[in-house]
Order: sequence, then C-alpha cells, then structure tokens
Amino acid sequence: MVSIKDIAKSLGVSTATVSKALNNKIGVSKEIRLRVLNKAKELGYITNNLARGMKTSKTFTIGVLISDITNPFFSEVILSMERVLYAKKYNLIICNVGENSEREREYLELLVSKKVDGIIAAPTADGQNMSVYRNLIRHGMKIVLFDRLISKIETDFVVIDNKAAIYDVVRYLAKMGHRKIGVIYGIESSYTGCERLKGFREAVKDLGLESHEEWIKSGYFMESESHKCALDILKEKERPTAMIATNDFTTLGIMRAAKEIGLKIPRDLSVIGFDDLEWMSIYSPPITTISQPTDVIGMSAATLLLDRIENNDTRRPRHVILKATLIERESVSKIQTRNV
Amino acid sequence: MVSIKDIAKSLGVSTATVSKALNNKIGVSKEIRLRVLNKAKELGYITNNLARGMKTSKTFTIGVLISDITNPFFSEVILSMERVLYAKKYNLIICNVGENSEREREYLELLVSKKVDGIIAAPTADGQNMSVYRNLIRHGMKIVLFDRLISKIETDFVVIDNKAAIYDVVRYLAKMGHRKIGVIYGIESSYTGCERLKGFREAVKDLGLESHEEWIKSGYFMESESHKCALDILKEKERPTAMIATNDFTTLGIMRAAKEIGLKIPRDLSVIGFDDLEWMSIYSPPITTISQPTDVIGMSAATLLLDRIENNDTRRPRHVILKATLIERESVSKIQTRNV
DNA sequence: AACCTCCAAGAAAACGTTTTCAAGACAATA
DNA sequence: TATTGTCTTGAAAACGTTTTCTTGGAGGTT
Repeated sequence: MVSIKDIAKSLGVSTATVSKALNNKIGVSKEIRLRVLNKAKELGYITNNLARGMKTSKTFTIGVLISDITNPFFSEVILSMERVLYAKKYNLIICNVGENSEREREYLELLVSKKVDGIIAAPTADGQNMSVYRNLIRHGMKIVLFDRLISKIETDFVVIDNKAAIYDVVRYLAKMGHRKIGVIYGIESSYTGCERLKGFREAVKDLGLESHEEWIKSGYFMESESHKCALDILKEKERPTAMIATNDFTTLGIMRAAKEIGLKIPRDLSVIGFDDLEWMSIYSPPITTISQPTDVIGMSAATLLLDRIENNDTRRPRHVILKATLIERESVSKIQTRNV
Repeated sequence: MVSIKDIAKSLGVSTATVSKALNNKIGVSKEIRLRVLNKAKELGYITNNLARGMKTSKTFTIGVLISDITNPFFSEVILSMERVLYAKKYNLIICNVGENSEREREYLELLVSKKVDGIIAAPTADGQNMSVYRNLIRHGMKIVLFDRLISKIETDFVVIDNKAAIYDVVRYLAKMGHRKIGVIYGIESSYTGCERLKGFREAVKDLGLESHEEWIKSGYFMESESHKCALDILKEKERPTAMIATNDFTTLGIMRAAKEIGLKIPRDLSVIGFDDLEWMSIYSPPITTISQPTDVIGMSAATLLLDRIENNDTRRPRHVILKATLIERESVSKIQTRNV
C-alpha cells in the first residue's frame, strides 16, 4: 500500500508537508499542494484510518447495538440513522446481540477497543449490563439509548411513549364497544415490555373493562411464543373480542393463531397490530396498527449523538419522547353494546 | 484510558512482557503472566485495536456492502453472516448503498481506509464500479460477492440459480394450466434482474406459452413502481391469469394492485411471490412463493471469505450456486384446459 | 546595512501496540 | 572449571499518521 512516506519520497518533500497538503491545512504553498494532490491520485493513495485514528483519537465510527437486525423496526431505524451519519462522514458498526447480555457486554468492549466515537444502543431486556453502560459513560464515552432504556442511567435517549400508545389503543377499542380485551406483551423485564403492559392494565382499570388475567400473556417478542399464547387465549371458553399486539412478531403470532382456529377478522376477533409493516395494508382485512415513527427515532438518536461528539456538548442528558400513532384500518369491528 | 505502558509501569516490567502475557505468547514466566493478567483486570485495561491493527495489519473487521438493509432478504443474510463471523471474533461494518454506485465507490474506499480484512458485497446494479472491484482484488483485498455478481470479475461468489428458479416457476404454472403469465422483473442491468427475466422468457418460449410483451414490466425492485406496473398489466383488456414476482417488493406491489382492482386470489389471478417472508404464510390465501436459502447464502459467503483470510487461500475463485425452492401454498389456481 | 516579520518547509516526537533481537541468569554437561 | 544450552526479560524499532516546534529564506521597513 502506498503511504504518505511514498508520496513524500517521490516528490522530495517531507511527510509533514504531504500531510498538511492532503488535509487542506495551512503552511503549504499552492504549488506544492497541487503537486502532492496529483501525485496522491496518481499513486492511488488511500488514507490509513488506523494510523490517523491513533493520532487524532477520532475514528468517525459509531457503534450500534440492537437485538435483531431482522426485525423491521430496527432495520428501519438503522437506515434512518445511517442517512444522517453518512452525511457527516461517520459510519456504523452494527452489533446484533439477540437478547443475550453476555454478548452485549462483549460487543460493548469490542466497540471501545475499536475506539468508536460514540454508541447508539437498545439495551438487552434484563438490564444486566447497567454497570457496564454506566462505566462507559463515566469514562467519557458518548452514548445514546433508544427504544429501550435503563432507568437509572444518566444519558441521552429517545423512546416512544409506550404506555400512552397502548392506553390509547385500549380506549379506542372501548369506544368501538369492546369490553373484553386480550394482549400479548413482550419481555416483562424490558422497558418496552413493561411500559406497554402497564399502559394496558391502567387503561383496563380506568375504563372499567373486564379484567381477565388469562387474557394477558407474554410472547417474549417472538412469533412462535406469541402464537402459542394467542392460541391459549383464543381457545378458552370465554375469549376476548379483541387482541392487542405489542410488537411486529406478536402481531404475526396472533394472526396465525386466529387463522388456525378459524376466527374471521374482524367479525370474530378484532386485532390491533404493532409497527406498521407494508403487508399490513394489503392484508384482508387491512390491519389497524400502532405505528412507531422509525425514521424520526433514528434521526433523533443520531443527531443527539452527533451533537455530543462534534460540539463536545456536555450539558445534562436530553430525552426525546415521541408519540406512536394509531393507524385505523379494518381489523377492528364495532360491537353493539346493549345498554347505551 | 489505561494502556499496556500503565500496566508495565505499575508492575515494574517492560511493555514487551506485558504484551506477551496478555496475548498468551511464550517467553513469560507463569508468575509474571498471572500478575499481569490480574493487574490488567484491576485497571480495567482494554486493548487498543487501532494500535494493534497497525502492527499486525489485521483488524478482525469485515465490510459488508448491500443495497438496502430494510430488505428482509439482506437483513437475514447479514444475520447469518454475523453468526459465523462473530464466532471467529470478526465483526461487521455494514454499508447501505442504495442503488447508488457513487456511494458504493465511496464506501469501498472507506472500507480499505479502515483496513478491513475482507469485503462481502452485493454490488450495485449498474456495475459501474467493476474496475474498482478489480483493482481491490489485484491489490490483495479478499472479496466475496453474493446475490448479484459482476461477470468479468475473478473472485469467490455465492448466488442462487436465478434463471432456473423462475424457469421452474413458469413450468409449475404451466402444469397448473396457465398459459398467460405476466412478470414484474427487477433492474434489467443487474445480475439478478437480468437472469430472472431470462429464465422467464426462456421458459415461456420452451413451453410454448402465450408471449405478450405488455405482461413483462420492470418494477425496479421497488414496491411503488411494481404496483404501478402491475396495475397497467392487470387493467388491460386481455390480462394474464398468473403473475410472477421477482423480489419481495414486487410481490407486495402485485398484491396491492390486485387488491385495488378487486381481483380475488387465486380465483381471478394466481400469484407467485419471491422470498419467503413470514406474513406470506398467514395471508389469505397463503402465498405460494420462491424461497431463497438466506441462511445458507450468508453462511457460505462468510465461510468462503474466512477461508481466504485465515488460510491465506489463494487458489482460483470458488463459486457457490444454490437452488431456490418453490413453496407451494394456495395462491395459484388450477385452470381447466379445454383440449387435454 | 541592519533589523523585523512572515511564512513555507522539515525534523522529530508521539499515538499504543507487537516483535525481533540481544543480554543475562541459571542449569546441565563435558 | 569451562562450555553449551535453555529460558526469561527488556530495549528498541516499527506500523502510518498528525502536530509541534525550529529553521531559514524572502521581502519589507527603517
């Protein structure tokens, strides 16, 4: 590989001069700068970013830590992050940690060993690595959390108002006449899992709907598990008239269960999905769903981080809380209430 | 940050000794090795991989170049790659280039400046950067291509037999009695786009089916465009009895068009999708589709690359060609042929 | 002619590792 | 005792940059 030294030698100047020319720094005459630039192109010179990183302690690399890139929610958020980061010449190391906190720890260490300029993370559910995150922050690592957050950590984050999202959905169902509502929630120990469940319980209580513990089950944010739970719920003698999903996998699980049992949507069962995937709008019937603003989430997270990095912004943590929106389609039926 | 120097100083030994101890090299006594390891843990030492990379010219980083991480095909392949690479301590820099070859070139340069150990890429459609790839290979960069490939480049690749996949589908439709078949293909200048289209044309010719240029349109691998094309095709006075998609976005486009026009599947129109996404099996009716073995694709690509890197394997290029499979569900109807 | 000022240019140090090589300690053998 | 061998240790160079600081020359002013 051709290095600055090679350019310097072939031009009979010093490496210092070449470096300055290449980086548009002052202290080089127009003439020499031009000759350096030309020679660099001629030789096909490409910066060695490891060496540069060593000197400048800046790598223009951001670590992104998520549970599953296969989940459209995450891949959409990442796309949006990349858009803003790429414009500023940063790029991403993406780490898939599943729900494995051991792996999360390993990846975090890897990211610091790679000297990333910052980290954007959706922590694993169990919060095992709280102390790791805290340590990183204490050592000056810039961290932005998103989707899930760890309550006792002082750092920027961007989330949606999960509780309100589900609360609103329950209210909507109630308005449509539903009094028996089931939910497949996620991982109870995770922020999103917990908040969404809370929203559900609160709404059911506030609105005086039927409360039935058997209609509330954890699908661990997985299709197979959600499918099993939904089957259990829908096969009971007294089953809910509406089911709420709490992520895109649980939506699929519910739908598959309904299909297997032969329940027609929305005639026999109303369903509200989570996350707005393209197939939902062409499904028969089109699925009413809660939509997270993935683009805004990604953009905000990236912008917050960039702010910390570039402006060395060290004010106290900023919290971006976004609203999810209900997209009304046709998977919810109106139920006639006898006594109105 | 604590460095090897710090450990050395606090223990009164040399950095050479510390390095050897940390890396399990010979030439250090048991006693000192133990003391180094303990001290490292105590101080919270983390390797600086930039510095290490400089010396060893190895970064344990692989660049992955794709068009769109939001496409489930790619995210599944990446997940599979990551599984095998993570096990060997490598990690991934993922580059989303859209279909933008300028961006592809920039990202390729970035990857070499970051000194990645190898690159796995699905090149952009237009093949603009053929010379860039060729140059990289000539300079010793290990490259594995997947999904799409650039014909005149001598390197490892893994693809599916695209032509055969579509050919088989057409044959299947013919067997079901269809003689009027339409297709929404991808980007004609891309490998996948071109091959899939070729398979279609060949099959139609070989099997003596009705050939109608108006039923063959390019959806550019995008939902919106595919939708428009499908609409055009399905609104003609004489429309095909079956439509074939050539990636997951075209599938959606066709489905949406059919829905809008009010064509019942499979009664009024048979549809064959591409890529097997989870929603397809719970759709009504479940969609018959061509499934690519994403896990094998990812695994093979990663393994090929690892082989080149770790064994410095320099034999001639190896080609992995996989078969796509047709998953028969219920979106294709049987048509009675009059004269049998 | 003497003295400044300005600026281009280069020498050298530094970033944090790994690796080579020489030196020294000790034991074993002749 | 002298010689050889084995093994632990450290000094120093190197990877490819950036950056600081010094130098020296050109040009301008008294």
